[in-house]
Amino acid sequence: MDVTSSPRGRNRRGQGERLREDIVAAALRLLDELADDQALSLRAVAREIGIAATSVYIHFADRDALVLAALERCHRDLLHAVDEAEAVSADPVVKLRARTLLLGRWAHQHPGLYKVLHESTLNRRNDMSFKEELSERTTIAVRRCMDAGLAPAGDAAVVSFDLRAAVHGTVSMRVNQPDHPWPPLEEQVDRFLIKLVGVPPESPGSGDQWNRGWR
Amino acid sequence: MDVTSSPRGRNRRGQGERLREDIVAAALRLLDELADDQALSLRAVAREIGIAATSVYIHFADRDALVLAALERCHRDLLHAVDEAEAVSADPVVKLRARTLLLGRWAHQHPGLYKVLHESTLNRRNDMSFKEELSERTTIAVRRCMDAGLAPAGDAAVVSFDLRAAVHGTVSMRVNQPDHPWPPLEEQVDRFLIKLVGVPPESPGSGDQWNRGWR
DNA sequence: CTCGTTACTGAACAACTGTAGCGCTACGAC
DNA sequence: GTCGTAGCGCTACAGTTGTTCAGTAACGAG
Repeated sequence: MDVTSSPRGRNRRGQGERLREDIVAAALRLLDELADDQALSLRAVAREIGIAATSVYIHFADRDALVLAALERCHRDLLHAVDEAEAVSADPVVKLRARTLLLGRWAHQHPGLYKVLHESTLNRRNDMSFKEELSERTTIAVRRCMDAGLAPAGDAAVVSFDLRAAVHGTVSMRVNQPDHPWPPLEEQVDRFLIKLVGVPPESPGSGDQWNRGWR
Repeated sequence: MDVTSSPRGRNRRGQGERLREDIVAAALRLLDELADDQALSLRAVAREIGIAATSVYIHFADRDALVLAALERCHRDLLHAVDEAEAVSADPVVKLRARTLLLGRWAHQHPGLYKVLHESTLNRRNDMSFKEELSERTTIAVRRCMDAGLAPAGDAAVVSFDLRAAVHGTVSMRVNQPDHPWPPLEEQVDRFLIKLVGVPPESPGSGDQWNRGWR
């Protein structure tokens, strides 16, 4: 329940942006718990870091702006983590598998954030097109497999779209019903890679070193 | 915006259950608009049908009980609609395709309800195992295809699970970002049926008479 | 007509929310 | 030292919420 190492004193001059970051971090924590953007209250965020509710307005126009900023940061961090996971190998298939699995693991560790990012009603009210970068990189990863002859040639955008839909579907189901006895994610992802992308069946990513935490 | 044919007078003796149905119907309308169970307020439901907010408590213990009852009814109606769609043909593949497409169409027409049913945080707080019947019937439909030799033999439960995940994923993406220029659902569903279930590529369900309304 | 029961209403409580305006305090330039 | 101002807190308003409790109007049996 402890918040931060700094005991939240008033910031030095020019360091006012530090509060902004603390607010975003607190919002992310709460959003992960609540798993619903509408349920996040400005006052709860302020309470988390021990500031007055009104101080949030110094950095964010309104609640939606705060949530949007938090999600944008969340997406950026996730993007970085996925890119890092891809670096474990030079094999395009292993890369694609690593990408996909890290996304699944991340969703498992941060179900609330996954829900807010992809399933919140904020998607309707606001433009969240920054998310498209994640999709585009998946398409690139799929195309790499095709170019290397490790997957049948085809429209990488369509295959990537199908793969993303399938993976999002299974992640969504797991995230929304955490108590359900789901089968292992890895096996299902491998089936999707084989059946939807067409990678050879005998290409597991060897070791499972995906368990490093996020951030 | 009009509500019902009866101008909401006090019910006759023994007809008190009519109000309960009206409440559920109003809750479903609002849930479809709001697309969030937490955003539904008892008072808004009461306002919709012109009753006092407290009258809801006569029929439902609390708000969650109302939402749960509404979703249960929603699921029952959906189940019925899907079963009806399956009856258009005797061909197991056509049946499976009809099932899947109707579900997609329904989600497209009732995005809010789809979200509340499958993605609301109520799934965490309450037992909604009544939804499993929909999954089981999909497995049955898949098994029918296998038994008829129209799909490669295999574990129908696993194939059905993969198909449901994929379809839920694509429907979820479309429902959560309605303004995105998505490709046709039919084509993607057909790809899933071919690649995940293994039905022959040349088996379209002929005509598109799926456009009948729901309820 | 009486009277129990059904079907509902109205007022009220306590809690919560986003947001506005004003005020304070300590830093840093001069 | 003085003083502008960045960085924040306090108080308050108006609104909405879930829920409780007491009350009332219509009905139907006797």
